[in-house]
Amino acid sequence: MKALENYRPYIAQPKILVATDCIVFGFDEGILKLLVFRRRIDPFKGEWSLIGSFVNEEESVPDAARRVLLQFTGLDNIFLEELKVYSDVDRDSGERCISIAHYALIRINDYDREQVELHGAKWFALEDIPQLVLDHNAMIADALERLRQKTTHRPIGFELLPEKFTIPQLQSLYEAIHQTKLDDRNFRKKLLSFGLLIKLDEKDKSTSKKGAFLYRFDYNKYKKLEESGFNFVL
Amino acid sequence: MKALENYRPYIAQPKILVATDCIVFGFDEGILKLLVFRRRIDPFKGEWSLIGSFVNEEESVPDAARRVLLQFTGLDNIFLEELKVYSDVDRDSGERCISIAHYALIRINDYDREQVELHGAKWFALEDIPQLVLDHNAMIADALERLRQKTTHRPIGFELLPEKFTIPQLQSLYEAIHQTKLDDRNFRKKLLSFGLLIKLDEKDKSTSKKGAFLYRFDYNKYKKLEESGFNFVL
DNA sequence: TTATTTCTCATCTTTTTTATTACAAGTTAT
DNA sequence: ATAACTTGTAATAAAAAAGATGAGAAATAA
Repeated sequence: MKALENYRPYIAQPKILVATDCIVFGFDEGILKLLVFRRRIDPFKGEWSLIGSFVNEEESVPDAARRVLLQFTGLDNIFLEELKVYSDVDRDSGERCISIAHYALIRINDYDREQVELHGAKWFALEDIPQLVLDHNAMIADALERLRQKTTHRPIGFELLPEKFTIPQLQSLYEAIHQTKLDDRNFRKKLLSFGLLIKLDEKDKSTSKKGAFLYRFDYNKYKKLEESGFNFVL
Repeated sequence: MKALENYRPYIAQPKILVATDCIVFGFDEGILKLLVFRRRIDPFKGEWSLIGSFVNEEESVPDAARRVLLQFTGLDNIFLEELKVYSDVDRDSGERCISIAHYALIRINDYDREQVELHGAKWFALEDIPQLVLDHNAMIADALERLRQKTTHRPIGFELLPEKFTIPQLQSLYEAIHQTKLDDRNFRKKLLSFGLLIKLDEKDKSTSKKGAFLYRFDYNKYKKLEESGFNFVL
């Protein structure tokens, strides 16, 4: 019998190219934005595309997605979640290839501008997204639906805001994601009622003369509440 | 330049074994069950495993999952949804291989018994699931969580019941999935209030002397409601 | 007749959601 | 100073949804 490390029981099985593409959301001045870049390889070299990469032999799929995000934005440790597998046989005209799409939420002021430019990447407002290669526009549509669904019952919106944010900022984020207008008094009441926002002593004066108090989201408290069955809703 | 169909721009990229594993839920007499089988290939030949297969070059991933389900149960056209990608580099001790897990909901009286036995498959109550190969027990845990989550805001529970079912059956299904006791009067009131159950003239007398009226779920009506923003809740 | 499950009906309470009125606080621009 | 604007607090009213409970009728097997 062969040594264990050389034993390959699946030798006759079909291998496939595996890629990951990342839908990167950012929130800037009331507008939801997405990061796309000019593709560097054929086919479709030079066309707009989601950022992505093939998955290497020695990394897991989420590791590959994190690698891509680090490469393109210089950011580490950001919200990243698997979205969906795209695997139609003819989805890539280069060669049969499946893609495991992920969506990421980043604080748009944190990314490394040089890194982004270096890779030919650019932010587009959601409504201005150009035609992208392959099935990437469909991926964005799915990601947006997921973001809307997810933000209504999980507190992930904070991942799109600076660590310190104001209540009006938070409200405008929800309004941008869900395309609605919300009542400011009721929104404030509801959000504060969870007891998950920590009020700071500082104010943000960028949007008003009076200035609005800054808050932090209490991740620790949320984690405890979540374990005991708490549900964040809207 | 080569002919287009031979042109392979990704020639130097790493290819990976891609599999799919299916968590198959069934509901039988008040108990949630799962279909597992004795693995036929090394490593771990003969041990309990989820049903699954490698993904072929000429099929999409969901097609592969549907093929597996048809093979093992003789069933076509059943509820099947992508769960999660399992891709740890060393998750399979045979060779590097990623698996795209799916979960399926079947009407447990519909499956083909011969087909199931032929493949060495067997139903286990949720609490009696044995130790499975690789990360399959983790997949089940994730699938169960997803099922609980999903059934609270999408009407997918019906996929586990016969097409004609009674309200008490439906209630016992929800009780089994969520491990709770529900009040029969309130449960009935709530479910009927959606207006999505079509009452039939037949009764099911298997569980009581009086017999309980059979209902069908109105998929068409639900689809319309869903499009106009309706949310099925609990 | 008795026991059991199914089914209806009517409350009642509590909680949640939504809408609205009123107004004060802080600051800048005029 | 005051007008204008955003932020923030309070109170409340109305409406809708959720949850708990009591009472009892219908069907039928044993």
